[in-house]
Amino acid sequence: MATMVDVARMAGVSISTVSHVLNGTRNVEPKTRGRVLQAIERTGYRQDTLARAMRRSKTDSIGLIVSDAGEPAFAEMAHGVEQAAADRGLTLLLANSAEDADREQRAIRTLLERRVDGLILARAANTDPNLLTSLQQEKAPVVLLDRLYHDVPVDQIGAENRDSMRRLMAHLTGLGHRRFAVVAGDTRVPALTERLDGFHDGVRDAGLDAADQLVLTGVDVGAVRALLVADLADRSRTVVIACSTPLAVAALEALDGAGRSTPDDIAFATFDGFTNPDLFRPRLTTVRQPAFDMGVAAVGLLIERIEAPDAYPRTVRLRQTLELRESTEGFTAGTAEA
Amino acid sequence: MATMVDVARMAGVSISTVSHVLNGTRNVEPKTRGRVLQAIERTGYRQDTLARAMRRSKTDSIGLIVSDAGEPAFAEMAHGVEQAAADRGLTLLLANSAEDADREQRAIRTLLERRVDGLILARAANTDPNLLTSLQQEKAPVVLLDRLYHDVPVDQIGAENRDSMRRLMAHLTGLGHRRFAVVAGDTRVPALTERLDGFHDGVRDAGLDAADQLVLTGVDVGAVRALLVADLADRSRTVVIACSTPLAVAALEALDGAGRSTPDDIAFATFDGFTNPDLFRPRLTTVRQPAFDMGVAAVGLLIERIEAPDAYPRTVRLRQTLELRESTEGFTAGTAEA
DNA sequence: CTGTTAGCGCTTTCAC
DNA sequence: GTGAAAGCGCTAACAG
Repeated sequence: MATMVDVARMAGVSISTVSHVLNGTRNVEPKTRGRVLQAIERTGYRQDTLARAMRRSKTDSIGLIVSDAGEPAFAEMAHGVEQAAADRGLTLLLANSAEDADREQRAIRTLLERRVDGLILARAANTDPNLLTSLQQEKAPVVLLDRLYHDVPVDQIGAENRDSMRRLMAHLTGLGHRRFAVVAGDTRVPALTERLDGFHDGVRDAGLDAADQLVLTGVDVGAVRALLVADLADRSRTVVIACSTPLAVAALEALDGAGRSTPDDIAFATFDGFTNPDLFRPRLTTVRQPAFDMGVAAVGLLIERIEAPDAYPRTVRLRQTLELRESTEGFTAGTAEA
Repeated sequence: MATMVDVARMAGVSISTVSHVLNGTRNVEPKTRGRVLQAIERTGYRQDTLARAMRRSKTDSIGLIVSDAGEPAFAEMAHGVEQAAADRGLTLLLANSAEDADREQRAIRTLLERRVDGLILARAANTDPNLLTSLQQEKAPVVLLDRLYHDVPVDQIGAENRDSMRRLMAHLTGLGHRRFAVVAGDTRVPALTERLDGFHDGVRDAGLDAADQLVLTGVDVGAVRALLVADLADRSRTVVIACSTPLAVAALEALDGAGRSTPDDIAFATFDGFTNPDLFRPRLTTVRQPAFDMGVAAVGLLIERIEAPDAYPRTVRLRQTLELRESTEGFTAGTAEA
């Protein structure tokens, strides 16, 4: 590989001139400039990013750590981050934590060692909150994506989970549903507890009897599924809400296991949902995050943080959309519709 | 950030000793070693990977470029690559080409500039074959994943596409199907043409009339879908085979558009398929790649290539599995079963 | 068993 | 408008 020395020699200039034409960092006489450019061309010179980064202590790259890149919502966020990073000339280093705090910890280390200029983190459910503090002590620019922390002064970008669930509830109670099952899963994930809060809002809004509602929380998806199967034996439950894609999978399996079918004899709604929502049978009513835009926004926040390390941290929330489909339209409890 | 100099000073040794205890690259007296370790601890020293990589001209990282990380098969391959890389202490830099040759080109450049030790490439459909030659001239270790090239001397890892389709055909013709529609899509993707070859094998094997078969190729998925809708108006077609996940999406939409339903009045099978295959209704018969293992194998090939740059290139193919589900079991043509 | 030292390829003063 | 030279933090001869 040709280095700047080769180029400089061929162009008959000093390496500092080469550096300056390369970076446009000071005026160079057009003629000299031309010679340099030509020499670059002829030698096939390519900048050594490593040496450059070392000197500048800046890599023009950012890191993204996702708890599960397979989940559609995260995949889309990653897409948004990717796009926004590319648009700004940043390289993206991607890592998967597989919902595991240790792997996440390692990934963060690795990325920091690679000297990323900043980090976007969709943390695992069981991440130690102290992690954040230690990152901040190292002055590593970080923004949290989707998996937020309450009461931690850090830039965060999430969705309006509570409000979205409340809107969903308004829709469903409007349809006459009065006995809900909510699969809320791991309550260490703020998005899930927020959605659960929204559920309780909805119950109150509609004046439902709290005792009639089944709320399933817990880390163990299998256990949650079993409990739901048991509950569904009683036909009086008219609707199930799943608070995330993996929980939707468990809930749908439970419906199957209990011999109940959507939308024929029970309604169903989920957050985040599946790709190809119109191919999925039955078509599922879904509360969808603006995942792509969240990714884009995360990059924006991160860059501002990098540029102003001491600015006050912000939490940004984006509105979700309610996609109504046959899983709640087909079966309506208590009302007789056409 | 503390550097080796700080550590050396605190431990009262030279920086070369520090370097050697860090890398275990020569014997150090236990006592000295202890002092160094302690100093590392106390200074909170962390190795500067950039400087290290620059000196060693080796980054212990590899790059993976996939055409679409959202597609389940690729997501799983990425997972395998990730895992295998982590197991060997390699950092993985991931990039998405979004099935676009230009983006792919840029991603390759970026990764090479980051000095990855090697590259795993699931190339875009329209990638210029010359790309490979130019990579090889730069002596960049590369292995092709899934999207292979015929007649290019490079390490490759794929699936036994032709054979798998042939097996699928044997199954379907055994069920009595004689008029097939095959959605083969972009014939620049070797996996797709191989699957198509297998289809022709199957037609011959069963002594079917070639004129009865509908083969849909083409880059434009919308056009393919339209043609399929038109064809399906004629009820004599008893089975549709899609050669990839995106083509399956198109084909299922076409079934819908033509008012045909699986498995009631037409059978359906696909390659690669969807996540949660048992939730997807109807459950689809699927030829599944050992995607995870392909990813793992790719890392293996790459490492061998890095270690022996001049070894003879190999093409490895893994066997696929036939997952029979109701989309071909429910509806059988020409035979009367139970 | 340990230390000294010469760079890796680049950016950036400082000097002309 | 251009060049010389000092490092960035590290590894790896080379020399005891």
